[in-house]
Formats: sequence, structure tokens, C-alpha cells
Amino acid sequence: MQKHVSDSTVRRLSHYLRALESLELEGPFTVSSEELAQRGGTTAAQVRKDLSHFGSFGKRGLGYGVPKLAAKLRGILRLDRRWRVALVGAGRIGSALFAYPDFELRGFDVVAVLDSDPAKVGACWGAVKVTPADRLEEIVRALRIELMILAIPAEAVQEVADRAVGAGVRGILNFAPRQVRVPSGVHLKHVNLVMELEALSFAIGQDGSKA
Amino acid sequence: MQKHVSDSTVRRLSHYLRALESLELEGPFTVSSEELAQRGGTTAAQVRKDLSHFGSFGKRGLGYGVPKLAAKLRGILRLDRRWRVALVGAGRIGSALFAYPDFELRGFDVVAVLDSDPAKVGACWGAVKVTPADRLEEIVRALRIELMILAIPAEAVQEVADRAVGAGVRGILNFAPRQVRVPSGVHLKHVNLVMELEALSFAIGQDGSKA
DNA sequence: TCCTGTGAAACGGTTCACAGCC
DNA sequence: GGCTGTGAACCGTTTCACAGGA
Repeated sequence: MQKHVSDSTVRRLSHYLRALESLELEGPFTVSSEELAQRGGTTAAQVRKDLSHFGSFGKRGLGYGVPKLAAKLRGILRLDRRWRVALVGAGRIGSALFAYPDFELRGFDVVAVLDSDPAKVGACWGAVKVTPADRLEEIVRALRIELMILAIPAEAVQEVADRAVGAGVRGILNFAPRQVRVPSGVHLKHVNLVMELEALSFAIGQDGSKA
Repeated sequence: MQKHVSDSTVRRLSHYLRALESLELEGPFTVSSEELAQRGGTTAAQVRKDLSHFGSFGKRGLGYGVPKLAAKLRGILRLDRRWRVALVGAGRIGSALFAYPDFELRGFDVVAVLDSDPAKVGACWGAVKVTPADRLEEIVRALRIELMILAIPAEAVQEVADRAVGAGVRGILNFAPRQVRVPSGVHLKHVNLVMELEALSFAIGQDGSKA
């Protein structure tokens, strides 16, 4: 069905799904593209175009069935299954992420935590025990890890990513402010917190120079 | 000089600056757009186009002077000054962010931490004392806060954002998975961790359906 | 010669507008 | 009448290609 779907489309699909989920609680059984657009922060035409990449889920004159569209979106985003995630880096960011309730709620199970610091290894985080980072390949294979979150220093990121990919990881979410190379077929996302603040700093700076 | 600069351009400028900073340590005094492109994960033409929005900083036949271009970029991104930041939400994410060393390194000083939970109020985080959230306006005004990081539950985000804006905050970085409305002139960025994982989930799912 | 700076072309994503179905 | 699905127009961004200065 679909060919190339842009990153921004995928982000919007996530928003639509969230909107639909709150609609499921509120009651209405159908929703128009207009209504979804407002909740998702975009336009009605955009909603229809986004959805049209994947099929025709609505009824003309009526709108979209809330539970049906939600189910379709879960299927498209592959949220109709659970994902096995490993977290590398048991520092402050790592522990905040581990405790982040939304991951599990959305189907992402953090089933392993690794760290290279012997002082952190062995601690029990809920049902998960912090494991030495040098056992990464073993863990990835044994637990069939598909996604990996890297919350480690920038210097270590490339090496850990290489090893993870070698062991079969398909997607990496990197929190370190460092470019990473992965072979095609492996998916990579960056979260760079400083860069977000820098974008705000730039935007505010612009205001001043306009005035 | 510049009119409208896209979000992606700003992100790339941040990358260029980081590349330049490591070049400053490594030694070379000039750098070509090609070299900068490789380090920033883009193309030479893109580098030149990005920079051309703000002026002509290079020498034809030679390249860009590393310290000069770094200084220009710091000026453009407004990183040639320090920013006063308040963190709202002293939970796990908040505390991880507070301890994140890169913020201070880049000029962002978290000078206040607020929380509505009386159990958290009063604790000392380094030199900063956790303050009741209902004193938000007072704190913003007294400390001349310009940026605010929201690491609080989704339900509270809009109200806190409104109050922050009322008290003079110019930019907000929101970690809660909830759309926020701010008046024009106030800048807003979202970090949605679950959505990043969802994008990976989608991308991996696509591979399978191609095969 | 080398590499920047920049118009022009190509591309891709968003918006428009309407035909088609409920 | 109302709302979806979609080709076409539009618009911003990226890439190309080359003129021009070091």
C-alpha cells in the first residue's frame, strides 16, 4: 500500500491515535477529520491525506469510526504487539526512562538494563537486574531485544551501537549528543535535549532582532 | 538579514557548532563546507545554504575559519549569553534533567526548581531549593526566568504554561505528551519520548511488510 | 586551482478544491 | 447535506551547477 511515509506523517499518526484514545473514553463513536485535526494540532485536509496513504478508513458523509480507526492506526504503527527494549546506561537519564510509565503503557517493555559501571551492576530495578555492559550481545540474543535505548556518554555510543546491531537490534533511540552510523535496515532516532533548548534560544533571539 | 529560518536549519546549525567545537580542539584553523557537512551529517551545499541565510562567513577557495564561524554561530543561536531556566516538576525526569551537565555547559542555568508535591518541596538540589509550584509567578519575576522546562503530568501542563507565560516566560520545553497552546511570541517545543519509540516501531514494521 | 555563495531546478510535503459516496 | 478521498496547485526546502573571489 504505502511507499515512502515522511517522519512528520508518522508523528501525526501518533497524535491522532492519542486523540482517538481519549475519544474512546469520552464516548462518541465517530469522528470527523476536522475534529481529529483540532485535537492533533493540524488541518482536516492533512488528516485525510495522512490516512489516505494507508487506506480508506472513513465513511463519506459520516466520518471515521473511533474504535476502528484506532485499531487501524495501532496496526500501522505496529502498536498491536509488544516490543522488547533494552536500556543501556543506568545513570540518571536511564533510571528516569526506566521508570517512565508511558513506555509500558504503549507496548514497550524494558526487559534489560545494562551498565559498564561495576558499582551499578547487580542492582535490582523492579524485576530487572542491572547487567554488565560487556554481556550486551548475549542479552540481546537471549531476550530477543529489538529496540535499544542508549543513555550513555557520547564517546561510547558508536561502539555500543555497533555491537547492538551486530547482535540483531533493529532500532536505536540515542540520547547522547553524538552522530551515530548504523547500517541501512537499522533505524535510528536521536533525542538531543540541549538542541531543543538551543532552538528556543534561537527563536527568542529572533524576536529581539525583529523589534 | 534573515527572514524565516526553518526548524531543520536551526538543528543543523547546532550540529555545525558542535562539529566546530571539536575542530577547535583538534587544531585545524579552517574547514570546508564538505568537511563540516560530513561531521554534521548533511551535504556541502546544505551547509553553504544554511550559512548564507545569515551572511558570508567563509573565504572562497579556502573555507571557513573555525573560531570565527563558531563565534558567528554562537551569536546566531544566541549562545553568546547565559539563559535563566526554571524546571517545573521534581520527579524522575525533572531530577535527571537537573543533573544533565550539558545544559550548564551550553549556557542554560537551571536557577529554580518547582513542584506541587509538598513532600518534594524544600529539598536542596545543589544550590537550588525545590519551591512550591504555587509560587511560580513570583519566582519567574524575581529570577527573571526566560525559559521553562515542564516535566509534569499532562493534565497540569496547560495551566502551568498559562501561568508561566503570564509571568513573562518566553520559551517552554514540554516533556508531557499533551498539546499546549501558547500565545504568539512565546516559543514552544515538545519532547515526546514515547513518540520516538513509536516512530521506530513503525519503521521496523515497514521493513517487514516490504520483504 | 580551490571552494564559497547563490540563482535556478528539482523534489517533497501541504493545502486546495471538488468529485463521489453515505 | 455532509464528509471522505484524491488529483492538482502551491510553497518551502534541498540539490544542482556555476560564476566569482582567494
